[in-house]
Amino acid sequence: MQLNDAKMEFVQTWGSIGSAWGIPRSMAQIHALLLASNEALSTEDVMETIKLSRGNVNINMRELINWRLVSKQNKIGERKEFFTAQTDIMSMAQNIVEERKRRELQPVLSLLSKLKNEELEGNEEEVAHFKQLMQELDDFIKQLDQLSEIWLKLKDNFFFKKMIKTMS
Amino acid sequence: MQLNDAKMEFVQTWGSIGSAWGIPRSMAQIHALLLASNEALSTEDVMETIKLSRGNVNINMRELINWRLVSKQNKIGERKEFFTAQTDIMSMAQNIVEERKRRELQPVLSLLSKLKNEELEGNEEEVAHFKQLMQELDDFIKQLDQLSEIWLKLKDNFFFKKMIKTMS
DNA sequence: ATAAACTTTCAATAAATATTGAAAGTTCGA
DNA sequence: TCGAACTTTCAATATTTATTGAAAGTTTAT
Repeated sequence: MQLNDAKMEFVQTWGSIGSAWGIPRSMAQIHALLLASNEALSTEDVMETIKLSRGNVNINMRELINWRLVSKQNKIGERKEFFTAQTDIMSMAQNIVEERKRRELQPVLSLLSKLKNEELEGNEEEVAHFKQLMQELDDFIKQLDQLSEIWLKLKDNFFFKKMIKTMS
Repeated sequence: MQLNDAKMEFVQTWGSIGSAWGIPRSMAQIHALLLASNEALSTEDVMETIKLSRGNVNINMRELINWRLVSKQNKIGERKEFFTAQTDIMSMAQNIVEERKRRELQPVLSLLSKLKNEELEGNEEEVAHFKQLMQELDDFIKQLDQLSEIWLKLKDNFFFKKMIKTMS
């Protein structure tokens, strides 16, 4: 099999996965292409390889930079900008987690804290049930946070890793 | 504040969150409404409360049942079907994780195992880089799996929980 | 100051996805 | 067996979201 075919297949798959998780398909595809590439690529390289328009590549590249998944590079003697993906997969995943926490956990948190402090009028049992739901969601989110810290430790602390293994 | 207003706000927020994570808005809304409700609701209850068509509610309800987030209930003396959401948030989250693992991890895994065994033709360095990426992704997915097991333990093993806390 | 090389923007358009609702299907009691 | 009560289906439609590409903007070298 040709390396390039393999790359393209990877790009496509990564694209659908991203799409299923609410990440724009082109953004995921561009990311995949950069991940799979040995060296930095220019906007035009990307345009040609995955057949996307200039604007599309530009906008999604910027978004990838926002997510800290990609960074700009300059090649000496070249005016164009080149881009590379963060190579370490674990840090990459960490960045994705952080970004989504920031974007989507925040609205839930503010809703929860707002509703937890509200005096709710209505049938007593129903109110109790609703309040309990809010409490459980709050606990849940705290646990998620805890889990993401454990993950960090798992990532770079060998001792911790072994300890976990022992307990499994 | 009226309980019902609080419920509706929760329904809306849950809907957008779902949407951001690739879960159809109506599906997430229906789920939220059931979560927030003291008792089982009928298709028509849902239709009226969140203003959705019969077909929409029917299809998304079925999907929620597939995901094991909702179950059918029969009330004696009533012909209609009623629905309730799984009440325990942790188990709910577990089900969502399982479902998504099943749906979206599978394609990556098969791609990886396919590409790992391929003999790739192309520039030696580039091939090496690509192969390394595949390996790293594979490791990463294994670690994700490990993490989801840790979570299970975290969920119902008090001793484990304390241990983790000590180590933090 | 000019022009070439490159990047960014955004209104228009396309594509993907969700939703509707009427009609067909099912179930159940009499 | 019939019909009322309810559920399911799916082609048509609406909505949302992604993408395009031409034009405007920026940077740099001379």
